[in-house]
Amino acid sequence: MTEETRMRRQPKQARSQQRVEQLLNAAAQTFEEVGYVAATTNAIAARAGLPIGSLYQFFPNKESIMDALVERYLDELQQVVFVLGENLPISVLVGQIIDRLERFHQSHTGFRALFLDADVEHRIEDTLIQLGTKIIGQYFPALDVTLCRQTATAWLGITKGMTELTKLPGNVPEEVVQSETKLALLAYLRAVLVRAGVSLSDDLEQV
Amino acid sequence: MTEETRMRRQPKQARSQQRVEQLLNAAAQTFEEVGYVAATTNAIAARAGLPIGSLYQFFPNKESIMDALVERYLDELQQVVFVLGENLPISVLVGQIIDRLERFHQSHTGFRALFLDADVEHRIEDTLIQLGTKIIGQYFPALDVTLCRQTATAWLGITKGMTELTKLPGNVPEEVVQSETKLALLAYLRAVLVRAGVSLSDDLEQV
Amino acid sequence: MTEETRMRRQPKQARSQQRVEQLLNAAAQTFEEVGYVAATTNAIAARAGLPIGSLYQFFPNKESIMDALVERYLDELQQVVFVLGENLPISVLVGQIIDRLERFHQSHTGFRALFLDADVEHRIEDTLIQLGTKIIGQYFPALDVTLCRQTATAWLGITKGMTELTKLPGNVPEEVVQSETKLALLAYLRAVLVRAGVSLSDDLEQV
Amino acid sequence: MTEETRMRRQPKQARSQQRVEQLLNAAAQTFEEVGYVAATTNAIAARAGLPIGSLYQFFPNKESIMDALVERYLDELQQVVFVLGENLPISVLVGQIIDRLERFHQSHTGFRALFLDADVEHRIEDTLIQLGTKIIGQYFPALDVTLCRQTATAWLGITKGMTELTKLPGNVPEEVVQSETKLALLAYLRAVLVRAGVSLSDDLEQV
DNA sequence: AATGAATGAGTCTTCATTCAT
DNA sequence: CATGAATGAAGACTCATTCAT
Repeated sequence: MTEETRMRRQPKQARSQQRVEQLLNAAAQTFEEVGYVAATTNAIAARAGLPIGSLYQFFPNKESIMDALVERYLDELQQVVFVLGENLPISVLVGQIIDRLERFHQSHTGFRALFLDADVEHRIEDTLIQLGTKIIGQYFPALDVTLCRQTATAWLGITKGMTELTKLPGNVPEEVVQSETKLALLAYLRAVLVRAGVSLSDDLEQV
Repeated sequence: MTEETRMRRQPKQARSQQRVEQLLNAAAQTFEEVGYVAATTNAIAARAGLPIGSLYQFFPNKESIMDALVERYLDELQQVVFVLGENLPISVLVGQIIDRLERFHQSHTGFRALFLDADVEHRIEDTLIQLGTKIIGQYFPALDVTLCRQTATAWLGITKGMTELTKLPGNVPEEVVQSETKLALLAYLRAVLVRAGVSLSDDLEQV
Repeated sequence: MTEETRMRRQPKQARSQQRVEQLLNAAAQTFEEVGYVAATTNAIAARAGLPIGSLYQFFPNKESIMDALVERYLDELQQVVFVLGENLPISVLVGQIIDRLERFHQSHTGFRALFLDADVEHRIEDTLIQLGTKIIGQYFPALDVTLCRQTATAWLGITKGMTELTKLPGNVPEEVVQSETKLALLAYLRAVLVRAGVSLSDDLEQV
Repeated sequence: MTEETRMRRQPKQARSQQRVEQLLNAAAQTFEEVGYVAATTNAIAARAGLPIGSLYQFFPNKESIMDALVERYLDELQQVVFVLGENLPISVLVGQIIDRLERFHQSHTGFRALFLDADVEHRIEDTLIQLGTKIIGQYFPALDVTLCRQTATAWLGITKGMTELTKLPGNVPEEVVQSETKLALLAYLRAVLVRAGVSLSDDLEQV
């Protein structure tokens, strides 16, 4: 399965790489529009302007397309979202991450779909929980790891839930979702600290 | 004759209703187990112990089954979740609603699946947003309607996001999800009030 | 697999039974013409004049079609080939069986294909080996069971090998194959008996 | 110039021959493992360590690979199996041929697959029938050619049928198959001679 | 109204063969 | 000649929906 689910050929030539790119983009758009389950490999290939055979030249099956997409997203997330400023107040840091995440959504069609579709892919979630755990642990060493992790998990839940609001018909504007996500995350963190009897940093005091 | 007709039809209608009930239950279980997309109408009919033809007697297509299910859930939600105690502190009220929602999940197989699958149905969400808007408006008349609605929408997002955590592999225990949901909702509300310059009620002060 | 490989529905209604019959006949012809592996379910359905969906209404997969066919052949073999006359000289008995087998081939299109395609189906072979073992054991109680079974197995090999000659381009006439098969079977049996030091019956003496 | 051309081409031809050899070996192994139908040209090329394009440089299509393989087998059969000792008793000769055939199977992967798969190739069979016809004709000049040929054909049938027994699940040991094949061939020959009223050689008398 | 057999477009995937480089 | 990426017809199988009975 590990072998089978990976890509079939590492595209070395320029044209191949471009084709894989086309396919992944087409897949991203398709997943975004109809979700992973309803997306058909034929539709993806067609959208990429490639014959179905070409798709299977690079990907052994439907699942591997999603895996490759996730892989790519995860790589870029590392570079874009995870590079944290030093000595920032936690409120600023959280704000930064949410902003970057939002920009990531906008520049990476299909990421949202995979991020939100929990049935299908947990690697993104795992990665984000790890990031959150690390941050909370660093800022509040008084909290034990389990609690950090729990809080980070809740953060993920909140973030996903808020992000999903975008899909609502009378949809909430992007910026509002963004600002409210930040607020919710910080407010929740504050409450966790209060409950744990940990003293608040100045910026959290004001939330 | 009118009497007779009614008499004769009555049992039929009764049977019809029972069949619809069986179908909806079967659908709920099936959706819960495999999700809406993977659920087949044949499987639903079989589970209901009815011929597939009967299913299409009552429902024009697969989607309409889900619609009817949502309808039913919505009705029952009204009776179970929306009957609010009077003069309760907001923190207690929110706690009550989350508890009831959780019990509703447990007693209504398939509700969670529909509640979480946003692609598929927004009526549940709309209803819950309305409920939240009403509550927030009542407790904090100083907030204008738009803000109430926005806050309620965020509440929905948070609640869904937290509920979804249940699906994670190293899954968080039910009770933790529940208590953290309450905490997150109240903490967020508190922050919204602070930002709006509205004075906090005593119970929110302590969150 | 036991469940999955069997037929999907036991056809009770006349039309259904007829359809299954059509399908099995079409399958038999197709197997005969191109062999089991190269036979496609679409071709079978088309030949039966039925949509592919109907085929899968009765058979869960390609393999199950062959199984059903084998089942049917085995049933009829029992009735046609296995009803042995009593107190016949062994040479007459063997002759009878080969004659009947040949008639069976002619009246049951597709049987030959399944009988010969060893990769695919061993139940027919097993059954015939059992028959042979029983016969040899009855006629020559001096031979131990293992040897009876070995001899019967060789009989099967000889019979199949001879039957396969039919497929040769400059093909040997049916009757010649038949008579030579009988001769080969009896000659081999005779040799086995001689080797085992068992005295020959009169008819074998003359082979 | 002629010299130069030859010099320059020579290595190429050598390489070509080597490649064809690799391909045929790979094909033989593949046919042995999965059979002709399931063997894919890509798999054969891969196993030969050659690009698929090269395969089609030498062979116009899949079938032609098998043809070439048969050709090669036939050549080697001539050298290995067909070199008959002189003045050997027929029983010894037949024994020798069967032994050699068996060794040929073992040393030539893939031969058995092609030999047994009658749908696919009749040239091997033709050749063996010719050999048998010749032998029988030499040893028993009293038999007319048609009968010799018929007998040889039956020999082929018997041999193939016995060889196929190897595939049976509760499979008969190689040596037993071999010895029983010899016995069956001689016993059948004996019976044919008896039927034709030809006097038996001493060794056949004892079969 | 009730049934459930019938339909066939659509799904994922494979593989012989070609052809641009 | 050599390469191996590209092609797309074809295969097994599914399932929402219809319709004859």
